[in-house]
Amino acid sequence: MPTIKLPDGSKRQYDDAVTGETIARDISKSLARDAVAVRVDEELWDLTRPIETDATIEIVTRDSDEGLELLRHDAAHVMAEAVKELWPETQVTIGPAIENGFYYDFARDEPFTTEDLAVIEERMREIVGRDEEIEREVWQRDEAVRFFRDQGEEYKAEIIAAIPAEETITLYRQGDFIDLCRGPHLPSTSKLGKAFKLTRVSGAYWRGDSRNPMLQRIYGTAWANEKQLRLHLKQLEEAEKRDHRRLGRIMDLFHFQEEAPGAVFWHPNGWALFRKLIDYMRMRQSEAGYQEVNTPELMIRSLWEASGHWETFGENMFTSETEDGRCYAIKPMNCPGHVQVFKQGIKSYRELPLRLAEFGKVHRYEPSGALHGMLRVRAFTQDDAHIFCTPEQITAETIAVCEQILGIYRDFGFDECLIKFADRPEVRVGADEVWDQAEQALLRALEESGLDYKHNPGEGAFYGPKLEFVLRDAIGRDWQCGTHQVDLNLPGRLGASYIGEDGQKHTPVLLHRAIFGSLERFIGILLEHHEGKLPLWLAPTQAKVLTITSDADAYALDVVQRLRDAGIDAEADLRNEKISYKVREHSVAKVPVLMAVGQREVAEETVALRRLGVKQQKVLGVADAIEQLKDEIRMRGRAA
RNA sequence: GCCGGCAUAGCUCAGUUGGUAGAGCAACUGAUUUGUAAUCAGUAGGUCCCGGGUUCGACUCCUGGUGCCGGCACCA
Repeated sequence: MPTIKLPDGSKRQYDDAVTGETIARDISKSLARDAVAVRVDEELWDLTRPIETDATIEIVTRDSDEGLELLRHDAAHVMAEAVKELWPETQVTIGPAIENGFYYDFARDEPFTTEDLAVIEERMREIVGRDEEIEREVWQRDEAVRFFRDQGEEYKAEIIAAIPAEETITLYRQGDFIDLCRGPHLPSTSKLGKAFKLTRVSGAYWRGDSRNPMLQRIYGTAWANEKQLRLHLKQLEEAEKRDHRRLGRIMDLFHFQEEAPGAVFWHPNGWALFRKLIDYMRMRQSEAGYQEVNTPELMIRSLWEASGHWETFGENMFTSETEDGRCYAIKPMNCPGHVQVFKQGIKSYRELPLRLAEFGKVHRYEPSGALHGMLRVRAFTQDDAHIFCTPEQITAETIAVCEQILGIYRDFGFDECLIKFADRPEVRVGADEVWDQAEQALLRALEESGLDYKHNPGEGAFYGPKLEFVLRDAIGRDWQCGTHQVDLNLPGRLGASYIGEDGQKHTPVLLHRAIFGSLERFIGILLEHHEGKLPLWLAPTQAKVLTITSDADAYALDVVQRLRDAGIDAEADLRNEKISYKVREHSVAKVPVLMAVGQREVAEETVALRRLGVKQQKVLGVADAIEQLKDEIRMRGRAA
């Protein structure tokens, strides 16, 4: 006689064991239709699984986050069933729900083609139409292992064999297809509905390890209803429009070419933007007590051996052998260089913290498959800085860095930033006790800052734990940019020391930090975030003065000169074209301010000002227009 | 690096069963002096990614490479 308690506090009595399905139906028809699972005392159950004792339950519907995840997981199973029907020799492995969809990894000699995707999708729709019941079964481990091995499903057998002994092994059966699964699942295949689509096929290593065989992964997207699916596909199209590679071409910012894979050729416009970022960061660093330095691009290999970079990343470093048989490496990092600067002369504790910054261009031989526009390159510029300090100063310096990073991101229009605390990786230098100290110091500082953070285990640098600053862009994508690392290893390895209050030599703490991370990457993210419509203060060309007739040429040039005198990057467009043509062209190129001048403006000493994306124009006196723009640039788009 | 796909004019893309390539936009020239997202006409523009092979003949077929794209792995 279970008593079922519902989320609204009401209770229902049942004479016998009852299923979520029955309860949903008792509540309402529409709930029964949208139900995909039931939460029983905090655990998700199949709708068809009998509830035998008193319980607090909640019906999970298809449009909830959890319901959607179940739906996507079901989609993965239905896809696996379809693939097994079409190509029975294929082995199935795993198929989870992911953000926006699902995937399934298959082992099969012959690769799936894009044409196969349509065939598989067709079969999936057929399976949904068959309305096969999805049934949960509890199996014995050995039996399950034998069952899958007998069918040639070696991967499945391996997974089951690895499940801890105390865990229940459940299989789910739908039609002739049976798969290992923790569940829960929808009651039948028809509940999946029609709102899914297979999107792409790719390779993926078995168990995510590059030493293992490569499987074939098929990705799909699945939604609660077709409207959501359409919306998602639309969003993908929109995302494509803000691709920084496309914007870079349209805005004439940069290009890539085959002779320099992973390296940017900056055009005048792009380099103007690049310089604006550097100018800005110079100012911010200077006000925060950093001193800028510059260190060699090429240093002898032994230095990189001493730092430990050679052992960990030697294969990813560009090197050059000279005639005298010496081997130099192009710097992949600036830290050893900064340590050399620090080591000049005897340092006193009074000089700490010493903050050295460098816009250092580094080169890393990244794997070819990792390259991705400006977001992953082989040659890039870091806004790198190293703070040499005492152990006592770690907290204050860390808090200052965190606050500065968040403030700077806000200036660029990124209001959301997630902080991750990444601790010791498997491959590392230094004793565990040193790592204990470094991790504790960093964590203490983080706690004291009062900022929210997430733990990212095992993702620290090889020489120390780090904070990762992950910003969220306008369409919800996350990008790791900034970093702040506590390093108790490199200063000692590279022989850095200072004289403490006690007159003794001590090894300084080294804090590594970068805010943009890579200028190239940050600019790529910035372009995508703003869809190319950069805030006025960052735009390479801030204003264009467009003539309506050639009578206004002299006046236009005068206005441009006045703008430039006021520190605004302006250019004239005197071409013999219609004003609508000029407006279109410069709007496409994302110039933020257009000033049209014709006979009226010449006579009245005004400009007809139009902002990017705004149809209305404002006629303003030249001096007023310049003041307004200057204010906006000074405020970087923020309210006073 | 691994799996798969792609590579034709500056850009976006067509190109039949193998017979040395075409459109739109951009560029250039001329006309047009124009009031807020494309004025009209004309001209020019190609190592069909690179190398090798098959063939009387290769953009097309085979083969080796390079780069890019989507993932996986990697990311100091």
